[in-house]
Amino acid sequence: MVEYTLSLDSIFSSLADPIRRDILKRVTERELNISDIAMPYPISLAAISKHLKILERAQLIIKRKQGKEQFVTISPVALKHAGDYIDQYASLWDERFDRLESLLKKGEK
Amino acid sequence: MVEYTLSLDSIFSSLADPIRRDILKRVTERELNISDIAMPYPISLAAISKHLKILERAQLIIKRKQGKEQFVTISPVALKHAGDYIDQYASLWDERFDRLESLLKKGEK
DNA sequence: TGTATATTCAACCATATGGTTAAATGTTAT
DNA sequence: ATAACATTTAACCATATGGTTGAATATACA
Repeated sequence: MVEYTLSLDSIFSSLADPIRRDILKRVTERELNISDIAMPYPISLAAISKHLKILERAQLIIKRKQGKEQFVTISPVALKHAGDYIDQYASLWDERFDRLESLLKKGEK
Repeated sequence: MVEYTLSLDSIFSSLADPIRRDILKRVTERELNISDIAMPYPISLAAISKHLKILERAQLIIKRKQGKEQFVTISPVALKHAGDYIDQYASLWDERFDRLESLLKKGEK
């Protein structure tokens, strides 16, 4: 059974780990099999397998089985969901940064 | 001592908790003191205090002491950092969604 | 000065997380 | 049929997380 609902809990906790963010970046550039994904990290394949399961649950990646190996790509839906969440706050920071900028300009004079 | 570097680890793990996301939303709307923040949740004040410490470490909120109470506001820097991270992927999902859309249009005909 | 109010700290507990190693599974090649 | 390869599962361990309660601290008020 797979979890189908996009949950901010699982998306953000996936993104909270640097190895998982790095994997995400690499499978964005090109589709990779799991052994290739594991290569750069000084941890076991079993540990990588767990990281991938977490990313998959959060719907940040997609696995495609092909023969004895498996290929992984990014799946942008969950990231978009996180982006939409954060964008709710965008107007807020724009406003604040504008205010900061105008303060700095005053200082220049 | 306070942590000064904006870390995606601490920002995303802060955002991974629904209570913390809810607090963030509420202190965006208006500045609140800690007792007011705690009110809606069925957990102890001590637990809320811990959540606030986590949000503060991640630089998602700012605390302002005033007499015996403390007021909390959002601090958009960390959120902006998270937004920038996610935006790296924006072109990617736009592209994919465009492709999806054109596929759907073909289906209409 | 003493007491009430606001918040944090300390000690503790249960469960989650991120890692390990060894065994199990499924697929391809000999 | 068997061996090699790719990956997952199981059992385990140490540390982190999110909660609790009770005591401690700091400020305001009578």
